[in-house]
Amino acid sequence: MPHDNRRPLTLRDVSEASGVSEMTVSRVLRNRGDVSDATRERVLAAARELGYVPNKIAGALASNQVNLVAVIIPSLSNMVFPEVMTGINEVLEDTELQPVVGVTDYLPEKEERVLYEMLSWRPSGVIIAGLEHSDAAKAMLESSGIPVVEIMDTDGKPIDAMVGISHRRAGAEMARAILKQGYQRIGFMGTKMPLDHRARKRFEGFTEVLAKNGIEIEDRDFYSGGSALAKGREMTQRMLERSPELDFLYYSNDMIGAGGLLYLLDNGIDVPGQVGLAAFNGVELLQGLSTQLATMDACRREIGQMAARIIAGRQAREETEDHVTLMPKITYGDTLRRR
Amino acid sequence: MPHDNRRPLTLRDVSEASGVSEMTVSRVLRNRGDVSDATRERVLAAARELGYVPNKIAGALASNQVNLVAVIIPSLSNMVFPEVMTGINEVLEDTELQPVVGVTDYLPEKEERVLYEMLSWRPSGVIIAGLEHSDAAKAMLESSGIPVVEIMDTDGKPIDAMVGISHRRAGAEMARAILKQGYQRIGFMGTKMPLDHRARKRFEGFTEVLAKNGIEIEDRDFYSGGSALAKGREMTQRMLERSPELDFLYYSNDMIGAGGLLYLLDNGIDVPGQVGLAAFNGVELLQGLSTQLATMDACRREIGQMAARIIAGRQAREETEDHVTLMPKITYGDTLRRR
DNA sequence: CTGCGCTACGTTACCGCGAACATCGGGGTC
DNA sequence: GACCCCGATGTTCGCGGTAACGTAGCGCAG
Repeated sequence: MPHDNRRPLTLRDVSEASGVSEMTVSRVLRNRGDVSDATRERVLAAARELGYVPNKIAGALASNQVNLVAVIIPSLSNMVFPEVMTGINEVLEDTELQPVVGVTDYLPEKEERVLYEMLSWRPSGVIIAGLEHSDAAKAMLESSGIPVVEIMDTDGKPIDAMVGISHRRAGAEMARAILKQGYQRIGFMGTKMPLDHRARKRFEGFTEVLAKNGIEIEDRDFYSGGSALAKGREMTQRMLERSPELDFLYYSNDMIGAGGLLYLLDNGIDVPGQVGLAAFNGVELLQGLSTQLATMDACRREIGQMAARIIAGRQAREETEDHVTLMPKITYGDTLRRR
Repeated sequence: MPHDNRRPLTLRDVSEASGVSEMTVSRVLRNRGDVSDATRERVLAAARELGYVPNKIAGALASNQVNLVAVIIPSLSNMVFPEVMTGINEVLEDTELQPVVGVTDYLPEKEERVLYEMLSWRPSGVIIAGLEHSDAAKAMLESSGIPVVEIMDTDGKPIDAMVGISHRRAGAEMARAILKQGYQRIGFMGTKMPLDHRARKRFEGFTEVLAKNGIEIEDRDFYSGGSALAKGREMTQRMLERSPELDFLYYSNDMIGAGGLLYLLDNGIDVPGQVGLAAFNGVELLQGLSTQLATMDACRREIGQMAARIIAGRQAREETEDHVTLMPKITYGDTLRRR
């Protein structure tokens, strides 16, 4: 019977109930060391009977081992990080490790707080989005002695390991593809970027290539907050009213891009004849639209998987490649006219 | 200088560096008890200098207090739970408590595993989606002695506290609204439901009201996996080809509903004249569509907030209302014709 | 000067578990 | 039969903190 005294259950209770030492109970519950089948059964029965749940806090302290992996990401609300999480989960599923998520809202000071909090639980590894962190955060990570994988972005120097894509290159490639199709008068829409370094780098890569070809972005607009789809609509409408000469719109993410696309379709504007569109991310969600937006896959799930694999590998003292740059491919869809 | 010996830092290192006892360091770092400003400064300086991060494992063991709240949800990938998380975060932000997320993929056995894992860290509270759990899971929760808030659904008896809406009622209300508008030949599309109890309850509430009015669902279809938007498209197309007499389609969630809506619009079908549509959830994302889908808000953020408030309240030994049923409202949008 | 109370700090005893080592008993080897 | 070995189990100790309590030093009233 799940006893109900105020005193919490411990190994000792199970050991007394089953007539063996605490150590043996510990061994049974962790499947470690030699225990005869007979006693194993007795112990398991007693534990089940009592409703005993081991205390990992004590266990972690004694063994100096914590099966937690801290995952620190900016947001859960924009589809991209949940997909990274999925990748991480898939890999950690097969190990003893468990992910623990912390959210920073793109705020460096919050990242610092969350990181401090996480590190104080002495996790077996840290997976953290981005290469840009406050000095204090970097110092913590460096001196923690814990494996650290920085994900999403590889335009920079990691503290330890990194897995991601080059956003600069992603922006550049998209620019090349657009130019190759003959578009020349280009507008840009995206989030307010001071804190979204990856969006910024894409933008930089994008404009650099344009510049090399003697082209400048003719109009731009930035948003923050709200439903991205709706913002994409509004911004696109405003931009085209303001700059009707544009023949291409580049969006910093798929959701606002989709908003723009829907606006254009609703208003009978010829896509990609009159105006071409491209965005970034490759969110699966949009596959339900009748017109497929040109975009570029961010390899989110693979990134999660590889990062988790690196942590798991370190755990097992295996050598793993620890600077991985994935190569995203452009999906032309229906909004980036081919020659 | 952040020392780099292999030996990890402890309170002792900080105490030696600052010339006070470990206890005083502990007090400083936790802002507890009397410490003079002078020594506080010295200690903080030393801690910063060394890059010391407290070990919560040891702290938790000694104090029998863990500032973690376990949040157990079925999925991160469908917008609804991230929004619940947002609500939880907003409230816990102002407390010492920290959410830790576990994902069950709608699998009871995985829920059990995740719960066991979580409870073994002795969190200060558990927020868990749904009222349906395995017997073992219920037993664990009951005997844990930890505050438990079951969220999303209130059609049933909670273990401890609960916050949510009545999905049965939500389905029923939508059925009434649809009938009131004169629709009569109704099709239903949703996920395969054996494990999504809330979708099931909505469906039950829905069909019950129809039955009372002598109406039966004329066609139905279920999907699993894949992009919901795309599935909504495909299923809608198939269903209308199969059952062209239908004048209303009820979807178990907004994403497939939106897929259906887009299909109808693309094919020039008059919405809501020829076919009306309604779904469930009120996902903000869809506000960018040119035609607004009729839906019903699931009060996700409030649910998160209230659940977190209950846990925080228990922590502070306050009395809080602990059986809360929120009342979702129908948004008619443009797809549910008014009289 | 004594004694009281207060503040600022130190001491001690755990918290629940696991690593490392000790022990015990029985079967095989020669 | 002496010896060894090995699988199964127990003992000891300490992980890094914190609660609870103890105490030194000071100011101040009488």
